[in-house]
Amino acid sequence: MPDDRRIAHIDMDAFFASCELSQYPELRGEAMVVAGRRSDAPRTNPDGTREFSRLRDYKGRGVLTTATYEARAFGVHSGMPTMKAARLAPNAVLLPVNFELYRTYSRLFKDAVRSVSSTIQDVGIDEVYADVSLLNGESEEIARQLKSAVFEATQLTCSVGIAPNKLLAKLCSDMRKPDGVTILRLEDLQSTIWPMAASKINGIGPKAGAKLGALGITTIGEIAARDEHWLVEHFGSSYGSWLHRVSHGLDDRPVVTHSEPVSMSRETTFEQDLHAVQHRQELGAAFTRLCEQVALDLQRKGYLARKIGIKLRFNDFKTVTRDVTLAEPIADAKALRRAATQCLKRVELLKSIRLLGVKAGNLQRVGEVLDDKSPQFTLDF
DNA sequence: TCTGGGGTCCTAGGACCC
DNA sequence: TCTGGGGTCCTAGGACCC
Repeated sequence: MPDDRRIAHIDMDAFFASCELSQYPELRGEAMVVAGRRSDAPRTNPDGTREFSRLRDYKGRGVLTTATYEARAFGVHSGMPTMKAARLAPNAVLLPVNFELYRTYSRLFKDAVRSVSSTIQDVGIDEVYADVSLLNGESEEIARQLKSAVFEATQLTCSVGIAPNKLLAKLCSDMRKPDGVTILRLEDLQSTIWPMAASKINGIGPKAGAKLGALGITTIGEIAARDEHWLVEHFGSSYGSWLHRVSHGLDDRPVVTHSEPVSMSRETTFEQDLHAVQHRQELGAAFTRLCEQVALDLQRKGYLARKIGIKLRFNDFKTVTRDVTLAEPIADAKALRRAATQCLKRVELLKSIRLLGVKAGNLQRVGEVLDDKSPQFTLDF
């Protein structure tokens, strides 16, 4: 892969929180978090003013979806248990998630990026990669174009990184948040990338980060200082040589403009843990509902599934999965529940259940159910 | 104060076939 | 009759990402 490529990574700033601020402008400048349920929605008074829930009023087992920069100043961040955040920032405003709103803004954002460069790859709801190799002009100018197109369409800010590949572009977009632009050339690798924490790299999570730390490695440069053999010895041939490559800023993954879904799932964490015997009714009802939701998702998007699976998380947080591959693909709620029940029978239900999930995999598009191996008129002599 | 929900990809063992 | 290697499919679990 030639390294005269130019890849942009565009990342919306505090996306969910920013979408909410566009709905509730009076909250601008206040500490605010998104989490919680519909019951946490703001109430409108007769005089038109609004009353908001506060973090201190929250009771439940959720985690923060996002937090404004003002709330982050109290030490709260997305992924933190909401009850813990409530102790750190009790007066922060609490809003429930509103995915419909975020999807609307997401479409506007992506269309705006597409108006600058048509080669874009979705990475979740609030970020995209764009291949801008073929665009004319300096990278700085392209970054400005992307940002102003996004702002015009959404009134929201984003941060942009432009680099020779996706790995580096992603690292760049994070360097000057919010509302930042960072351009990186390969020769800036040692000065800019090597001092960064290893965990900044996409693919080095908590486990790998801790293992690196135990080996005395905390920065990307310290990974790069080891030779490949050493990394392979400690992390296996695949992950070890991947670590070697990324620490040297190498990444030849293309910008993928289209992909088919691999699975669709629904899961729910109960308000209280449920026991298979004492709470049989509630569990059965939840199970049916999850199957119906997955079936509806399949049907709305036009897919059939040949693999059906379940997921259980017990009160001790241990998680088990079971799945079954069917002879014929399905999208019907009843058939789905039958298959999921088969899976459920293979799990010992002694502990209370915290989470229940249903998943459909091995997907194929409706109408593309071509039987490539059915009538076999093979004659053996 | 325990730890959401929706995904993707990888590994590893066993079955089965050639 | 024994041995072996490769390929594919299935299942379970886990790491990681947004």
